[in-house]
Amino acid sequence: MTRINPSVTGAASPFIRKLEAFNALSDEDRQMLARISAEPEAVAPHTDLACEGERPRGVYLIMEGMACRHKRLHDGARQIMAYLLPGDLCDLDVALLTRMDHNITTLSACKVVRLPPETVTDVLERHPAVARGLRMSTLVDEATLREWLLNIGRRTPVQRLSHLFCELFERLTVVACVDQEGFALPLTHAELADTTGLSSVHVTRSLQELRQRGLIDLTDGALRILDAERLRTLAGFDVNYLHLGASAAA
Amino acid sequence: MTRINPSVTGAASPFIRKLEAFNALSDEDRQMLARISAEPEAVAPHTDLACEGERPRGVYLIMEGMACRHKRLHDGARQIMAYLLPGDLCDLDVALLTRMDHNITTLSACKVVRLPPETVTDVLERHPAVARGLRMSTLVDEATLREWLLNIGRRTPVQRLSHLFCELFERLTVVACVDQEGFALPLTHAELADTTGLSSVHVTRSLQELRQRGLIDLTDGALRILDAERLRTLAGFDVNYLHLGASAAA
DNA sequence: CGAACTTTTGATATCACTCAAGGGACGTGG
DNA sequence: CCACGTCCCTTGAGTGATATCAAAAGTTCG
Repeated sequence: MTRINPSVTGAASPFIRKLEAFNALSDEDRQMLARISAEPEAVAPHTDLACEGERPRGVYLIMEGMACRHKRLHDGARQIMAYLLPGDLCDLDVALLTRMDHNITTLSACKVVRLPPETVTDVLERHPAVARGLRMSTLVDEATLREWLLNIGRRTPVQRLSHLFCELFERLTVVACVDQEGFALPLTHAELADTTGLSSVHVTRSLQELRQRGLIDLTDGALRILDAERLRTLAGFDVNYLHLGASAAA
Repeated sequence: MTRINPSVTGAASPFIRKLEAFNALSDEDRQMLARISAEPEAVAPHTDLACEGERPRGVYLIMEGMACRHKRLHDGARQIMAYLLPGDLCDLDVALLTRMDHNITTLSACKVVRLPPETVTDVLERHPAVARGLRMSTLVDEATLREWLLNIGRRTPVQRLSHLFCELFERLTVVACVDQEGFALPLTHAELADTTGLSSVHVTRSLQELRQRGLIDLTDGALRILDAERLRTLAGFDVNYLHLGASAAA
């Protein structure tokens, strides 16, 4: 489940992998990125990294585990609005805002780096290739949010879950967090429900349907996709919105 | 709050008004903005400005009317993912991408400026106050998308419409498109349905309920909010996510 | 071993969709 | 000026999907 990290700066960190999916980096870029993400902090599951109403405390870089953005209604209902996976940087320009408008919370145990705003500014100014990757990454975050809106607004429950799984598979593959066993999915049905706009009971039933159709195997917090092609068709999944390897370099 | 701009260029354009809601601008900034948006092009209703799959053709600035981002499923179902209102700039960094992942289409007759990517780069480099406003504006677009996800995922149909109306009221107020008559809402029930994840029949019924409760008056394409306080309470509307006048200047 | 949490299953209720038909507004062409 | 078509809104009826409620079984952890 938890990936073994073979060497200090040897295997590329998820952050570097992700940026390289968008844009070629120089050795110097990679070294700089390895340096700023060298000492991640361990964070327990279900810990808030940032809370609605607070002033943002910096920019978070997820190195391991899974976190989410979410927001609550007064009656306690919750909506998860993004998953933050290894290699994801949250809120590049967040320092411009005075108060968070949503929460960021770990879902599983995580390793996280908090970058001070000055570091971010510095990277943006001095490392154009990295800056470009970070900007693209932000565009993809927005495209993902739009796809989630389509998912919840116009797809059936089974399709919503299927689509989510297709997306996670693609995103986790980029950062080398998928193997023959599939990938870690440390989420309860209630969390999947808060992601897809369903009730947790209905998530249970929809997952059963996906299992019965032979599309997925979800056991012990690991998801294996058994028939990717059929799952994609069912979900109406088109990978384009993730813009992988789609740098617009002339 | 809204500054009356008596200057030579006449009433401030919505674009300038919007940026000034985030950040003070110099006279020179304003002149530059007035210059680049001086000759908007008239676009008929229901015209595509950009289509999924195409290479982006530049950055659009809405000067008048209403447009939207949307995406379709294979079965024809549609989800509208954002409204573009006067003063809105779409896709600041879009030149980084090779293909659009959604469509941009006018809803009403519009006046639009298409800015070439070079102009945008130039503005970002030479006008820091404007650049800052544009970056904040992008953050707010993302926050709005998150709020829409919460809206569709966890609110009732009546709340979804109420929340949408509260949001439009705030955003249109910033750009001085609201008066005692309320504001123009040139949308069919089908379009409201595609926005809120409902069927058009159910939009009709939900609007009836809002009318019967004395909260809104929607006639002839104009929406007047009759009891803003009760509408906000019903919707669970918290304006914070729009980050108006919330520049983080130290 | 017990407590808390999660998943599963069944039963029921309700909300929102679909289908269908009628009426109004608008525009066009005879 | 009227006839007609089209589009949109409205309303009614019926159905189906998904929520809710409730309880049992499984899991994890101290």
